[in-house]
Amino acid sequence: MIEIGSNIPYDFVTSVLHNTPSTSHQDRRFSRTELSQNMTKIEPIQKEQNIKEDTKKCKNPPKPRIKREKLFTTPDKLSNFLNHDSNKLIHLEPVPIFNDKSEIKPWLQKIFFPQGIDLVIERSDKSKIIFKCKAVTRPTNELDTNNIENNDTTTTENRRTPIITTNCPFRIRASYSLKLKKWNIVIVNNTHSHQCVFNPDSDEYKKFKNHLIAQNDTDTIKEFEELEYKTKFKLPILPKVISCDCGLTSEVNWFDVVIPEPKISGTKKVTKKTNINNGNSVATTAANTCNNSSTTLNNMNGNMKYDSISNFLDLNNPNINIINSKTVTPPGNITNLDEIDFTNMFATKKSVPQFKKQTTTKPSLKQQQTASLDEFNFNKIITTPSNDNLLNYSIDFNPLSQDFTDQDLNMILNSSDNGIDAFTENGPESTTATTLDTLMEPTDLSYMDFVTKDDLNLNLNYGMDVTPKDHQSQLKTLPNDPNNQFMFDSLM
Amino acid sequence: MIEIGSNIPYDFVTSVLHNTPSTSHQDRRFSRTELSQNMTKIEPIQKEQNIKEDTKKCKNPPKPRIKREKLFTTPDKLSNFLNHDSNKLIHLEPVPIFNDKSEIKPWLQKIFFPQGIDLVIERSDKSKIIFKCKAVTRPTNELDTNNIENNDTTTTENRRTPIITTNCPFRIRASYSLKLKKWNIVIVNNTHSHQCVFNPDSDEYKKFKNHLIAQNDTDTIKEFEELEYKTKFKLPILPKVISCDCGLTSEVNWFDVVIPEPKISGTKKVTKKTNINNGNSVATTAANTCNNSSTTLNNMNGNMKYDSISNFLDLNNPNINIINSKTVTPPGNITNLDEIDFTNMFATKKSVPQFKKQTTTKPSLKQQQTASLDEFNFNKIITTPSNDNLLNYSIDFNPLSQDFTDQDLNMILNSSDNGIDAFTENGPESTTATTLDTLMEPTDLSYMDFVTKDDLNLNLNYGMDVTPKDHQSQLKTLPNDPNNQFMFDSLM
DNA sequence: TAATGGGTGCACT
DNA sequence: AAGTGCACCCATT
Ligand SMILES: [Zn+2]
Ligand SMILES: [Zn+2]
Repeated sequence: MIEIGSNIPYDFVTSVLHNTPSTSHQDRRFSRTELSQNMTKIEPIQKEQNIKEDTKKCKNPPKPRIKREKLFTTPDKLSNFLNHDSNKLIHLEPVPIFNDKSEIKPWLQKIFFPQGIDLVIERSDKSKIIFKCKAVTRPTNELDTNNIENNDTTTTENRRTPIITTNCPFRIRASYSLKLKKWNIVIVNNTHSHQCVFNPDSDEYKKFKNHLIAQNDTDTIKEFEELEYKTKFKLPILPKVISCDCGLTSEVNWFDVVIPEPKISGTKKVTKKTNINNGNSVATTAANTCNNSSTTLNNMNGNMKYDSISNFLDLNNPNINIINSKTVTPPGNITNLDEIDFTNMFATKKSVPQFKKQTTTKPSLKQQQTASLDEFNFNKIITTPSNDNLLNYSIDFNPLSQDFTDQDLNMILNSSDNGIDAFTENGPESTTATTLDTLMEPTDLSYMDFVTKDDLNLNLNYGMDVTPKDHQSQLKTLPNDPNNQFMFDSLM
Repeated sequence: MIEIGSNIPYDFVTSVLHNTPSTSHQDRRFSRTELSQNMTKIEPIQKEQNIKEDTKKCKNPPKPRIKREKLFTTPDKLSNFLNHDSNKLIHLEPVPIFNDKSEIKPWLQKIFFPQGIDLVIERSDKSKIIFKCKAVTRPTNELDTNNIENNDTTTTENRRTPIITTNCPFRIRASYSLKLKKWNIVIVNNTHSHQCVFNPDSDEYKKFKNHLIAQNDTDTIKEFEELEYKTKFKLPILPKVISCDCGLTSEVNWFDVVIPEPKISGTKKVTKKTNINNGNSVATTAANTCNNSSTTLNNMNGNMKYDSISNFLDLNNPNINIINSKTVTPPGNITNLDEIDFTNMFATKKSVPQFKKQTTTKPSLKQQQTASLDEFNFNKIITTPSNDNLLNYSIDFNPLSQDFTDQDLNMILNSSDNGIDAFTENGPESTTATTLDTLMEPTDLSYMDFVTKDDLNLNLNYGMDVTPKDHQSQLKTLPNDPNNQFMFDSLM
């Protein structure tokens, strides 16, 4: 196993953008043919988001004039749309075989507790679980001073205890695909309306620890004990490296890394060159552009302030794959994120080079079927949502022009379908269990100035793909395709 | 068993206002002394409602200027207050011994399904169940016409299916009193934001029927089969007479009948003479007055329209006890409710005469303990909430002056504590299982014009009390006490 | 304390 | 980001 020594500051987002369903981690007990399992289907992100938008239901009867759809078309309301509806579909891959629905939540908790994200189930189903951040109720003791008029009876009872309910838009959707016989896990909206602080005292975490004890998962227990210790004494939290050791992954291909600029201000001009849209839309509007999962625009008006920065993004680590890294000024030892120049760090799938991460012997089909979560070792996948408190701010995107066309993104998509090939060292018979070695500095919020951090919007997306071996020969990289890049033109 | 042949039109309210906790139906397994069981405690309704108002919590942080309490003091907001917060605490008595919490819902469903009220549990606890009306989600297919601008992609998907959620204020609270070892069942807010239509196709009703089948409750099954049949063919629904045959009720005293005027318009002046308030309030404001559970003011601006009226209020039936019936023009065969004059039909507890309903042999204590719900026969208690769609209308109560004082109602309350005696034929040794024989025309809405019915606000409250036999000697009636009446002075 | 109120996790539908 | 029925909670008094 490859240990990654580099560090990434807290607020980066390492996202696994994954459009290609992989059967490598699937429970194949019910699959009929190996052929169907290996069918790789590219589902455009744009289409998926359109569905989400169109199936959104109003809880109350629609207000006659305040139509959500209007926000999509008027540029002056784009900022609101981005704040509230800038969805990113971040597919998590690889995912272990879950023999039971109840195994998913602990698996996600292993990943998200160190990120300071306390997950609860919002809704679940036989084939679906929607996770969200645990609601935080904060009772306040505010005296109702406006009620003194002639209700002497209730002066002592005028104290109200309003409860502040955190209504965070962050969601993780785990859905079981009957077709693919696998659980797909997708981060739906990688934004939070609150700070993400690891709280060892939360009930969910206690239940999680009890689960670990019940599962005899001593490794994970030790990891979290270390996390608790460091949190308690405000020690710098070493990056947790979560990987997939289930041995069932035939291969993992990184194909999408989106690194937003940390210093893009509201006056920066962002020129989007590509757009993922599967042809339904004739005229691509700015609003439509915002629906793209891989084109989340992040506004970074704030200045990030660290009291102490000791974690760094190591671009030299081969396990961290940053698209167009040649255009990135290697930050080396980053002591102030304001100094990082992320210009032109956007990239899309087909420019993602692939690295062989890890090679294991592919188990037999029977072994795959019986492989359970117990054999799965979490220490490579870390997904750190950022955009903390994004919803608390009105980001003005008016000066940004977004000119991506559907054709552009379709081209990218089509090329990524069979255009990624390089860097895979595996022959057709040797299967690889390639994991995403994403290094992330877990939340150590005690070192950070939240007020300013809230304005920061670092978004570091590492793309990863799991491609069945049958399709390996079709893959190639087009790292320098000009249509392949997002361009950031500063207006300042 | 006395069958009641009279009929009461649909929209009347028969409420069992019951302030005196009775131990007659309690599970006495854990009671220590018989003395404590017979302790009758009068709890003022006003006090209870004040508590409810003061402990109301805001789900969101309080809006700085829009304070709920302000509505209590400004007369121009009184109508809103009445629409949303005119609570009535209607205690249901007698109540059988519930050996399990799960027995309560079917018991209530037997009562409320024929009223067209589909109950579900809003929240439950070891010692509490809050029932509410089942939310009705009505999907509508409205085309979003404001979104055609440049989103040709989604024109076909712009159809929104908003869901109209019935947010009915009606609540029933069942709470287990550890002290009394009994379940108390209270209708908290006897108003509905919707029509109450018996729906034999509802899921809750299907579950209820399955429960009846599982319980081998053939009598109730037959009753509801008849109800279904009559509903299906729009036949006039004969009144369901629900009684308590558990044999555990020592006695039932009717003590409160409130018959609102069906034709009181918004310009009618309602002069309230009494007020229930236990002395906390120094100055009784109009807002405070509205908190009285027994002083629900009903505004009847609409004209009730029946296509066919075949059910009648039979005031000659001895089982229907209407306070101050002498002031009521006996409607006889009512063919148009507009012709009923309900003026001065309000009454309070101490003017309620008592009738012996039914006499059974009091079982031994051991028998009481083992008496279960299976031995309980429901066919006498019917509680029909009305005020349908009250919340949909803004009722202007500004022209109404409400001058009831706390002293007035306290006098009523105190007198009712030991002032009801007459009409009980049972000696101290002969215990009676007296049930409320309330006759109610179940909802047959196909005969009614809903649009106009919504404006109607019939409120027919039958008061009932369960008094332990030890207290019988203290009871007497004061039917002609002038302080005992609500006065309605028409301004028209 | 017991009584009473409400928040919210989450699976059923 | 299904809505909601329901129960496990907690808060206040
Ligand atoms: Zn969150
Ligand atoms: Zn209702």
